[in-house]
Amino acid sequence: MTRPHDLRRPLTLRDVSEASGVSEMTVSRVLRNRGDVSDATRERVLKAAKTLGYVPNKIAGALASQRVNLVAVIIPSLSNLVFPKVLSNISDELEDTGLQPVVGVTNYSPEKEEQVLYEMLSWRPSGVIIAGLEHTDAARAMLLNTDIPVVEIMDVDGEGIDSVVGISHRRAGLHMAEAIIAAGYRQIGFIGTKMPEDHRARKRLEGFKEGLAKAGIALADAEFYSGGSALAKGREMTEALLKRNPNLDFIYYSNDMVGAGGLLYCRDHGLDVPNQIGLAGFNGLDLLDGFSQRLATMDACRGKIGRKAAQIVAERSQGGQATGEVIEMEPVLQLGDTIRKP
Amino acid sequence: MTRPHDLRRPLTLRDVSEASGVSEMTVSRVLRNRGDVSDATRERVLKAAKTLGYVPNKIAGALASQRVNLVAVIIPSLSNLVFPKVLSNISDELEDTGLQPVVGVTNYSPEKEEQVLYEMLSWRPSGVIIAGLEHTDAARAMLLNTDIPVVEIMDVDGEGIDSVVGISHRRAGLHMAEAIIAAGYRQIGFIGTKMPEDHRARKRLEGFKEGLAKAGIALADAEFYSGGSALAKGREMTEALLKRNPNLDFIYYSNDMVGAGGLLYCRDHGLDVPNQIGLAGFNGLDLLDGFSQRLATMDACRGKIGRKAAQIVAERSQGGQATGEVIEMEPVLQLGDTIRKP
DNA sequence: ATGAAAGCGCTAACAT
DNA sequence: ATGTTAGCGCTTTCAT
Repeated sequence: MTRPHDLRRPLTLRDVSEASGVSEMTVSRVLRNRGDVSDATRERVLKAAKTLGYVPNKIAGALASQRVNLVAVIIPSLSNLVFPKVLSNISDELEDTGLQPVVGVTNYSPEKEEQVLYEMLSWRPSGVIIAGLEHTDAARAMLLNTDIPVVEIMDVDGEGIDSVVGISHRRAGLHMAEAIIAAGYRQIGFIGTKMPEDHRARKRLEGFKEGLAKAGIALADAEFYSGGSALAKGREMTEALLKRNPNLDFIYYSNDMVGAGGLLYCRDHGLDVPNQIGLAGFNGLDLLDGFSQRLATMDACRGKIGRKAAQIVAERSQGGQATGEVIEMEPVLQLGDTIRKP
Repeated sequence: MTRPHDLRRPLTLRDVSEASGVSEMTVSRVLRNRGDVSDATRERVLKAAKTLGYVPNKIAGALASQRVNLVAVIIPSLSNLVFPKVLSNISDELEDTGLQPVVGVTNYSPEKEEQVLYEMLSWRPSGVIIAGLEHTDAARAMLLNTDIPVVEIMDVDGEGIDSVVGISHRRAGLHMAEAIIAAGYRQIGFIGTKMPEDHRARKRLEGFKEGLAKAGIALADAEFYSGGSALAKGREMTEALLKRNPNLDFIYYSNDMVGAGGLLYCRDHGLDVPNQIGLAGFNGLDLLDGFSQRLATMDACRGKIGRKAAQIVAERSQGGQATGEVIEMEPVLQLGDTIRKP
C-alpha cells in the first residue's frame, strides 16, 4: 500500500477533506462531534481520516478556538511519593472532563518554578494547579494577571492568589505535639530535611514547637539532613541523635520515610518502641504498610486535595464563576504502633 | 497603577509593539533573541514586555514556526518509583536543549496508551519517548507514520519502531537465576504482580525460568498479587508461600518493594537470611538503602536509559539523521546481603 | 537594523 | 446538513 503522505508532510484537514469529498468544515465537525452531520457523511469522513492516519493539529485548533484543554500542574518533586499521589488523583478527576494535566517539576526551586510557570502559561492552559503559597514576585504577578483558574494546593497557612486547597501544616505539627505530650513523652527530638524551600515542613516544625511550648517544653534536640535515601538518612540521623542525647524518649520526623528509617534503627538496636522511645512521621504513606510496626503519622489528605483542586479547575473552565475559595482539609492523626497509648 | 489589560484579554505582541513603539516583528525578534536588533530597541522592548506582564503565546508561535519544543514521555505509572527516576533523568538531560518533557500516564493499559499517544501527537511534539515495545496496532501505526524521533525505552526484547534504549529483562531474569543456582539454592519460589500488561516483569520471569531450566530446576512455587502496598503484599505473599512450601530456600521477587516486604517478614520470624532462605528483587531502588540487610537486586539502569533516550531525541531534533539505533544497557547484579556468597 | 505581507491549520460565525 | 469567509497571534520571507 502506498500512502500518499509518505512525503512525510503531516496530514491536514484538507487531506481528509479531499479524500472524503466533503468540506474541511464538515470534516472538522465530524472529528469534534459538533453540530449536525448526516450519518453517511460522518462514516465517510471517519473512514478517510482513519485510512490516512490523520491526527488533528491541536495547535491550530487551539489558536482558532482560543481553547486549550490542558491544566498545568506544578509540583516540587516527583520522587517525594507525595506528589505522584496528588497527581494521579488530579488525573482521575479530570478523566471525564476533557481536560488533561500537564506536569511541571520545580525541584523546590522558586526560580525554576517561575520558569516552569512561564513556560506553561505560554501554552494558555485552562487552569493552573500549583503546590504551595510561596512564589517569587514575578510568579505571583503572572498568576494574578491571568484570567484562568489558579489553585494553590497542599497548604492553607498563608495568603492565596485565587483558590486554595490544603491542610494547615502548622496545626498538623501542633496537634502531633499535643498527642505526644498527652502520651507522656517529654524529651522530644526532631529530624527533618535541610530544605529552606520546603515551607510545609518548616510550618509543621513551627507548629510542633508551638505545641510543645504550650506544655512548657522545648525541643530537646534536632538534626537536619539533605540528599540521599530518606530511609538511610533516617537510620543515620536517629543514631546520631540518640548517641548525642540518650535521654530522648521521642523523635518527630518531617516525613514517614525518614521516620521508617528511624524505626528500623530502633528495632535493630533492641529499643522498645513505643515504650522506651516513641516515633512519629508525617504523610500517611501506605507504602510503609508492610512494616512490623505501623509508624504514627498524620494523613496529609493528598488524594482528596488533588481531587478537589481538579474539580475546581474543571468547574470553572465550564463557566463556573466562583473564585477564591479556601478549602481546608483536616489531617487525621494515626497513632499506629509507635506512640504509647495514654 | 492602571493596567490597560485589566480587560483580561491576554496580551499580544501587538500590545508590546504599541507600548514600545516598535513593529511586532522587531518585538518578536527581541523576545526570541533572533537577528540583529539595536541595544536601544532591545531595551525598550524588554522593558515594555516586562511592565505589561506579557507572556508569549506559544500556540501561535508553534503554528507559525511549525516547531514545538515539547517531548512526549509516555509511561505506565508514576507510583512505581521506577518511572519518576527515568523522568527526572530525561528532564535533566533536556535541560539545556530548549526541549521540555510532557508526561502522559497509561496505567499499564494499552488502550489508554493509544489515547494518550494520540492526544500528545496532536500537539506535534519534537519527539516521543515511550515505555515498552508492546503497543496496540493503532498506536504502532501512529508512531510509524510520524516523522519525529520515537524512542522506546526500558526493554530491548522485541522489535522496535525507531530507536530503542533499554535492557534485556529476559537476560536479567536469566542471570539472576544463574547467580542463585551458583550460590547453591535449589528450592526456588517466585512472587510477582498479577499484571498481564507488565511485559517487562513477564519477560524477567520467563528468563528466570529458562535459567533454572538450564540447571535442570523448575520453579518450586509462585504467588501473584495485585493492588495494595507492595511492601505489605510482599510480607503477606511471603508468608503464604513459605507456609505452603516450607522447603523453599529462595524467593525471587518481581521488584524490590515486594522483596523488601519479604525481607521484613523473614526477619520478624527469625528466619536466617541468606543462609536459611535467600531473597532477591529487581530494580536497584536506593529507596531501600536504609534496611538492615541490603536486598539482592539488579540495577535496571533507569537513570542511564532516561538520559540516553533524551539525548537521542535532542540530537535528532537538532537535525541529526541517525535512526533506528538499538542501545542495550547491561544491568549489574548486586548481591547485597540476601544471597549467600558461593 | 527594521518593517510589511503572507500564511501556519484550524474553528467561529455566518451563510445557504 | 453543509459550505464560505475571516481570522486566531505569531513567524517566515522578502523588502528596505
